[in-house]
Amino acid sequence: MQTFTEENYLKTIYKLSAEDASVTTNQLAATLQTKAASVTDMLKKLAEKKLIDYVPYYGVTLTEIGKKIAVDVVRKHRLWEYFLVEKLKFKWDEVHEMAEELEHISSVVLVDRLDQFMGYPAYDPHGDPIPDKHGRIKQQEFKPISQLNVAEGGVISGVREHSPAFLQYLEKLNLMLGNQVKVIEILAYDQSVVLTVNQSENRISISKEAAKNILVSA
Amino acid sequence: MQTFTEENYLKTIYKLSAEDASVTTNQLAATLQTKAASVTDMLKKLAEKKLIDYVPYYGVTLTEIGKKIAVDVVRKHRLWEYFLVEKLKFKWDEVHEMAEELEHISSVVLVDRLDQFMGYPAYDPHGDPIPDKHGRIKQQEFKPISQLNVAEGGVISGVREHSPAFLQYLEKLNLMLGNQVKVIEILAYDQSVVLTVNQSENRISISKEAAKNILVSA
DNA sequence: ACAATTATTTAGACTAATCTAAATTTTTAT
DNA sequence: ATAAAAATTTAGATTAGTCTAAATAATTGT
Repeated sequence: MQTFTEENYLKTIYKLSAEDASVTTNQLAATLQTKAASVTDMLKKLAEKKLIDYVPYYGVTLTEIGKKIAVDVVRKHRLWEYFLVEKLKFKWDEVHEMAEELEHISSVVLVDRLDQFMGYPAYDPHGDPIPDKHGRIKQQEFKPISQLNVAEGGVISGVREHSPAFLQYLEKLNLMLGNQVKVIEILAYDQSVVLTVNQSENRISISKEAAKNILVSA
Repeated sequence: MQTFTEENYLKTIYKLSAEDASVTTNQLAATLQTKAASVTDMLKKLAEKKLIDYVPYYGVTLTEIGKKIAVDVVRKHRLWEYFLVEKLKFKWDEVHEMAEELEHISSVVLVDRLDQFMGYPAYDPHGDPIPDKHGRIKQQEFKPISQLNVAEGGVISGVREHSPAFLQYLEKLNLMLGNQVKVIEILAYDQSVVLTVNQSENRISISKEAAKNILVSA
């Protein structure tokens, strides 16, 4: 059994591993809002428990056991988010903090029963895939709007940024999951993207940054 | 904001206060499965925070603020138990441990939304009243089977003991909430009670101890 | 009433997680 | 190649919650 804190470290290492194979102390400190010295201490402890492979000054990767625990926390987080939005009718920008607590509830049978109750959803309210009880994850083939060319489009299927501010911004522009977008123009000087939503007449313009953080499927 | 541990102390003081006005160090140590010395330390801390009134060597009572927090934890515990049984279809003897964790999820709006989702239930799966969002509790007028005379009866409405073993025992005897019982005989030598359930022919016999722990309403 | 027992508190220590400041290692730039 | 900068680790301290052992207070039994 791991503590709340250990689970948060494992989850964060897991998420950062998607970007770089090996995760560094400073990356973890920044993400976990703590100090590098604290991270070093925890990494030693997790390595001691064989949950990570840790090479001082180089970086850290998850062991199979560590990865299992991390995926499990992610599964719980996303299932609870789905519950909060679909059953309790919270908005997609309201659920992250609550799920950060709920993801540490330990009972395995509880989360499996919750999964069943909701009909085994495959994606959470932000389009992230929900691992099944064996840790298997449906591989997404989404790409950011920033990679579309003019006249190309797709269905909004996920986001890469989960801050309430960003999610509220998307809601205001009607850039919600399931909506169809089409690129009308990419402005040369700042790569900002002009697009339409659901065949509407309205053209909306989003920054290159925003375009990178909205994922579409073909 | 209180820690998990502080909340458990407050909740336990609250529950023990129902039996004795003032709660002692050893009572708390026994209930919380810890040592008297640890309890003393925590009581000093809670008194410092004005959540309890603590008189060394005498005992402890909750302040208004402390009581508010305790009732809130109890509310969350009972609502989550109701959720686990009514929505996720757990049995009444399976939910206590899970609710012990869920009761510490901090979001107030989450628990209120959960309450709404379930239609504002008044009692949890063990017949205990669920405080409303203002902390108001429906006063029960239940009495234990041990206080019934021969030929008297009532509807099973609650239990005073929540261990899985006791709950499973009740289930096996069909002594479930809502069922009608009637006292046929009280054996003189050990006060054990013979009764019928739902007008059935079957007579079942329960110990005086068990009879004390099953609550009926008229 | 007072000795013995029981309950409670105090003293001092431990673990987990964190911090600051200093030391060390690695990387980068010339 | 090596000095400066950046990243990381080590050392030592802090807080929350817990413990054991010792000291003190309250209660009980004769």
